[in-house]
Amino acid sequence: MAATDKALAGLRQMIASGELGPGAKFPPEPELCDHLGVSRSSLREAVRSLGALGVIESRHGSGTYVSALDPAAIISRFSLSVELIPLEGVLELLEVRRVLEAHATAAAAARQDPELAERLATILDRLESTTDATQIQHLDAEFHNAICTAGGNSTVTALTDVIRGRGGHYRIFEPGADFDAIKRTSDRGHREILAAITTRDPAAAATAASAHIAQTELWLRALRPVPQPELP
Amino acid sequence: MAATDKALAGLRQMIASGELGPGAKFPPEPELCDHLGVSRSSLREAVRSLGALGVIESRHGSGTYVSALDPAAIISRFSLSVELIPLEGVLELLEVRRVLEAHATAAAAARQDPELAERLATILDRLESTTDATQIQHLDAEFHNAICTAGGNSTVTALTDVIRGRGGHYRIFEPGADFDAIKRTSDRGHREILAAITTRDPAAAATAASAHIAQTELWLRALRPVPQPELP
DNA sequence: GTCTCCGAAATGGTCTGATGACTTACGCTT
DNA sequence: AAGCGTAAGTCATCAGACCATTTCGGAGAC
Repeated sequence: MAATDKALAGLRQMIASGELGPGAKFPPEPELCDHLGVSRSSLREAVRSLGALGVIESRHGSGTYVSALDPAAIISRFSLSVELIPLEGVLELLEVRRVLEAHATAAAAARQDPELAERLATILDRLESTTDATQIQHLDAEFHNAICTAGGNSTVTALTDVIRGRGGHYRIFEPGADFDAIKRTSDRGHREILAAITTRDPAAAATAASAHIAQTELWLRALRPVPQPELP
Repeated sequence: MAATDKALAGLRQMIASGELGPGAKFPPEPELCDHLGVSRSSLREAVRSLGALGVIESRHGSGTYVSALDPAAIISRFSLSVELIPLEGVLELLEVRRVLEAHATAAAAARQDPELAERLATILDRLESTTDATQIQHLDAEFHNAICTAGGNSTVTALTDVIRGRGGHYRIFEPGADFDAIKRTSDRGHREILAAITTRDPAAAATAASAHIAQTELWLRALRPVPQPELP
């Protein structure tokens, strides 16, 4: 087995076996090199690999530690790779977001939390009164994130955040011919979601969220039209 | 900015800017070092980071390449980290799997594919006739994977595969007191899913899949009971 | 006695140079 | 024209040195 792979397997084994739990500190690098039988370069490359995946963290001058191994934190590391995925792939990811966010929105609606509806209304007020693309993107993220957080599953929130962050790069809301129509449709969608949450109607909430994101998918598809199949 | 971070940002920028598309080859390491202004060690650590995330691939003796940037391939890289997540986190992940797989199962049921039902039936016949834990796990994965694949979204398939792989480590199906009851319940759940697909009933398929995975969640919770809150 | 500050030790971060291993492609032989 | 061997290109690994940051204990001031 290659040196770096050997180091990688060894480090993972130390965690998987329970020898080192979340937050635990690894031995110093020279000691690990000796233990794993690889050079420091190879060990460090293995450490970087697991670091990129959110499994371990190196702190300069302090040591190397096992991360909290929290699913949400690990998923948020995805953004480094997801942000590089081409449009075709983003459309598949948006289907994931649509399904998950419909679920989370329904869960949020099922909760008895009057404060949530208030906060969401405040966000929408600000969102509807701006035409700045960056501001729109930021407030839209805040709105959906607040709902997912209320849904109660931080993993779902992390996943939808990552996917939304990727979609945001396409900047649907650039001033252009369709800007007004798109903005109006988007605002209406948000209000429908809020209404379902306010009336505590999970089914309506799921439908509204699903439709809202499906609309986003349509806009993104329009940015790069797929070749139409030839009809016989 | 730290050297490795500088290299990481530079490499990502080369892809994000479109300078290098999927499958493209990077310049040789010495050239990249010069271009990015870092030493070879730092560059290689950055390359390893992006390699762990499935964004680039180094081939010994050949060169370093941008990966296909396929969402499914990138997500499957996460098994390296997901497999280390503790049980509490796995339960949150299983909720994601439940929602996504219910969706995919409904989509599979909506398709007109008689061959699918046949293949699934064959898998279940084999699954029901074995009591070997490894065999059960393998056939169960094959069954669910076939359904998700038929669902048509490879990203959903990749995600559910990763999560299922993690849950499989807990080996619910070890021979024990409850083995027979658990096995019977599981087999029945699979048959209900297959029936919904055979009769092309998406709603029933989603319900059956959701219930089947919810059952798995209950079994996993039983493995490590959560502390009950004290009642006043 | 307590607090502050400084410095030494511990530890990860970076660079350099050399060598090994694998892949690829070219040119030679048959 | 096909097969083969060699050489060039490229990544993989190792070793050693030095830098940057954190941490902690001890010396000194109050």
